[in-house]
Amino acid sequence: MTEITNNRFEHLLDLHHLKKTGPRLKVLAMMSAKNTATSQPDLEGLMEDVDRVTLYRILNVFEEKGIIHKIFDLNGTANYAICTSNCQEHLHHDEHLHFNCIVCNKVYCLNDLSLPAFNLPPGFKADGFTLYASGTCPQCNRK
Amino acid sequence: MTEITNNRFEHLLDLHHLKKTGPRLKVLAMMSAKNTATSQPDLEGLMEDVDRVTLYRILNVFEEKGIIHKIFDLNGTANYAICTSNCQEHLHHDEHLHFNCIVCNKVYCLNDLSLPAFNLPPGFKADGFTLYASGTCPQCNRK
DNA sequence: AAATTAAATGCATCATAGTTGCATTTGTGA
DNA sequence: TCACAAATGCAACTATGATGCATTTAATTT
Repeated sequence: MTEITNNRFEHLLDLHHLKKTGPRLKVLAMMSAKNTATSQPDLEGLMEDVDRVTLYRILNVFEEKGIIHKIFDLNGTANYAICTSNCQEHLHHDEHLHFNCIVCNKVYCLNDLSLPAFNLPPGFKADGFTLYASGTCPQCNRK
Repeated sequence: MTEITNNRFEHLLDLHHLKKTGPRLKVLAMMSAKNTATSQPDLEGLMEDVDRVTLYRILNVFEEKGIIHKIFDLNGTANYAICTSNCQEHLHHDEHLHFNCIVCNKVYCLNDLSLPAFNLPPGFKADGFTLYASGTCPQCNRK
C-alpha cells in the first residue's frame, strides 16, 4: 500500500520533470495523509530532518507546477493542499470552497462545491475565483 | 471639506469609545483617500512619523471594533479597508467580492456584489463568507 | 558499473511582518 | 488644571520568507 502511493508520488514527480528526492516524496506523503490543508508551520514541524529553506523551495516548485495549491487561513498563514485535478503549470483551478474552522483553525478544501455564477463590474477581467467560508467544522461542532 | 471628513472620522472614533489621536485620524484619512484596500507595507510607508508598533495596534483595534476589515492578497500580505456598513465589534460582514489584480496587485472591495447562495456539506456551520477573484483590473486592462 | 553533470539540498545570512513589555506622553473627564 | 487611564514610542524578540554559495545527490552517459 505504501508502495502503491509511493509509486503514485514518484509518477507525479516524473510527470513534472522533477527529481524524485527524499524531501519531495516526504512532503507529498505528509500532505496526502491528511484530509485538510497543511500549514507551513505544521509541515516544518513534521519534517525536522529537512532544512527550512528546502521546504520553502519544494512548496514553491510544487505550486508553480500545479501539484499543490496555497491557501491563506484567517491568520494569513500559508496552507497547502494537493490539487485534485486540472491544475497546470502556472494556472491553478482551485475554484472550490475553502472552509476555515475558527476553533481548530483547519482549512478544508471542499472540492465538490463548485462556485455559483455571478457577474463582475465592467472593466474587471477575472481568471480565478475562490470562495472562503469561516465557521465551525463537523469535528468541532460535535463537542 | 477636509474639516467635514475629519469630523466624520472623529465621530467614528467617538462611536467606538476610542480616543481621537493624531495617528488614528491619519490612518483613517489615508485609507479613505483610496478606492482600494491599503496594504500594511503601504500604510507603513505613508505614516513615517508614526511608530510601526503603533500602526499595528491601531489596525488591530480598528478591526476588532468593526471599523476596518482585513483582506489578504495573493501574496499573503495584509490589506485593510474601511467597512462600509453593518460591521459590529468582533462581527464583520464583509460578504462581498474582493478582487485582486495580478498586475498592480491592488485589492478592490466590490461592495455592490453580494454573494450568491450555496449549500455547505453536512456538519459545517458557516458564519462568514468572502469571495475572492483574481485577474486584471480596469486600470491595468486599459493599457 | 563508474563517471559526469545538472539539479536539489543545506547552511549562513538577511529582510520583513508581527508581538510583547515597559517607560513616556497625551486625551479626556472631574 | 489636575489626575488617570489610554495611547504612543522604543527596545527587543519571534516567525516567515528570500538569496547566495558550497556540497550532495539523482539521473545520464560512457
